[in-house]
Formats: sequence, structure tokens, C-alpha cells
Amino acid sequence: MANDTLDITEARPTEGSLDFDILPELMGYHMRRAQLRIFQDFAETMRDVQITPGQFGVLALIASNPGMTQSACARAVGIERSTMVAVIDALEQRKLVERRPSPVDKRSYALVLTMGGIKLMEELRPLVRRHEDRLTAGLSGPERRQLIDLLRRLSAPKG
Amino acid sequence: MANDTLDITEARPTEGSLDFDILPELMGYHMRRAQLRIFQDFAETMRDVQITPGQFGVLALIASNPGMTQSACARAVGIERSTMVAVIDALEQRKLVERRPSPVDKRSYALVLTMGGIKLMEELRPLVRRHEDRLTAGLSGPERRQLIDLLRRLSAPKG
DNA sequence: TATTGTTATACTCTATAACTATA
DNA sequence: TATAGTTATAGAGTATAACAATA
Repeated sequence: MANDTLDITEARPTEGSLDFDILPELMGYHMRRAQLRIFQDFAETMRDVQITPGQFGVLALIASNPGMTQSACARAVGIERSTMVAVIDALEQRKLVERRPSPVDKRSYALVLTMGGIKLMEELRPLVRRHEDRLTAGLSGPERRQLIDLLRRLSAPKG
Repeated sequence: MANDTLDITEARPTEGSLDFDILPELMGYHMRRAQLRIFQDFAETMRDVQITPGQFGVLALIASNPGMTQSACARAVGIERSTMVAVIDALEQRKLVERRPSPVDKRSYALVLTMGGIKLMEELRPLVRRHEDRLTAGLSGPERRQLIDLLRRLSAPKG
């Protein structure tokens, strides 16, 4: 620590006194930090069952729309068809989802949950609701609803 | 489309009538969609300068804290030291950031912006502010501030 | 012609573990 | 002993381009 040359220590801020420039004014900055927190809690919530947020979304979609195709599923969650292949592969290998031949279109599959998938979803929904409650524990009911409303309006393509 | 077997078409929902299960109740679902929108607009905003959100954060941090170390930078943005290496490598190769030998600790570098980095940041801040305005065009000033406040409270480790 | 599922390939972002040189 | 920077490696998560089968 001996320093008998010019002292420029003040140009090397310590941890506690960081200046975050315009970052604190930016929506994206706060969004990233909030999402980080959500992902961490979700991962911890799903530690035993090893389900990612993306997988949960796909399972929920198939649960509520039995028979939907991979392409429809991909469009619904906003990823490419080609990306969806591996997602369904993983869920099928775990025997949570089944690819049935579509009765109306020989190019596509009708996706359905297996009995195991249905039972897992019944287990997951309460888990996810408790995860949600933990996250929003610091918010009142109206605040929670307003946050969702503001996020929806932010993600809306136009107005 | 001919189908002379049992008609189970109703079990194969069309695009417009999808049921999203409990997803619309979940903060993480809306957060992901909002962040997707933000990332897309940010990428488009930075098309010419090719700066990612993560790179912008690091540039802003170094701009406002000249001389900070890589480790401090990594802690500030919440990634690992090892991950920061490639980030700084890229910025250094583009001659935006310089690794100077620290005058007080021979293990570390003092990170500073080059003249080019400083000029780029001066160009970037207005670009990012306009990106921010586009995103929040549908929100009033108070709504925008409340959204940031709610996000901060969501990402806060405890209260 | 357009769409479905698929493969091959690649890129970004991230982490862990182990190393070296300092502190 | 602990820390700063680095490397090697790996794993999500994503995309694009091209293909065969089918619509």
C-alpha cells in the first residue's frame, strides 16, 4: 500500500461510492436487475423439479391448449420453431410431454401432456404462486396489479 | 383437410384463441415480455455503433468511475470476474477502454475510457435517452417514475 | 408456393475451476 | 491466506439457413 508517488487514489473509487452514470434513469437497467432477482428465486423454487422458466411456460401452454403444434407453441412464447425442437425434446425425454401424430395435418404433431406432465403441472402451479408471493411481498395488492399493468403497456407493440 | 375420422379439432386451438394458463398472473412472464421489447429496441438503437446493453453499462460505469478495477466493475454489474475479461477485451480491442497499470496494486488494472470511448459515450447517452423515451411513450411521467420505483422494490434483496 | 419439423451451425451470455502474480 | 486477472471449459438460450415431407 506504500505509495510515495503522486496520490491518485481519489480517481479509483471504492466499492461504496460508485457513480452509476445515467443507468439509474434507465428502464432497461432496473428491468434487468428485477429479472435477475426473479430468475434466481424461480431457479431456487424449482431446484428439486429442475424446470426452467421457459419450460414452465411451454408446459402451461400445452396444459391449457392440448393438441397445439410446435410452431404455434413457438409463436406463443416468441421463439423460433427450430429453437422449440430442443425444448420439446427435453420435455419429451422426461416423459412430461408427448408428440402425437396430428389427425388433421401429417406435417405436424399434436402436443399433449402425459399423466406425469399433468401431475407435475398440478404441483408446479402452487410452487410458482408461492414464488410470486415471495417476489411481491414488498408490494400491496394494487401496486402488484399496477406493476403488471405498466409492464404490459411497456411490452405492447404499439399503444 | 379432409377428415372422415373423429373430429378432435376443438382440442387443437387456433392461434387467436390461446389460453395462457396462469402465465398472465405471473410477474416473471410480463417482465420477460417487457425486457424482450426493450432489448429489441436497444439493439435497433445501437445498430450503427454495435453496443450491447451490457457493454453500455460497463462503459457508463468506467466513464463515471475512471480507474476502477475489473473486479469492482464485475461486482457492480453483477457478473463474475472471469466473465468481465471478455467484455473488457472487446471494448479494449475497439479502443474504447484502456487497461492502465494500477499505481497502487500491481495485480490489478485501472480502467479508463480512451478519447474515443469518451466521445462515444457522449454520443450514446442521447441515443439511449431517446430509446428510453420511445419505450415509455405510452406512460405518463408519474407512471414512468412509479414503474422504476416498483422495479427497484422488486429487485431489492430484502425490503 | 407455403408451412411443419428438423438438423447443422454459430453466437451471446453466463458460470465454475484452476492457474499466476501479487497483496 | 486472500485477491486480481486470466484461461479452459461448459452450459443455457438464442438465431439463421437449408432440407424433406406435406399442405
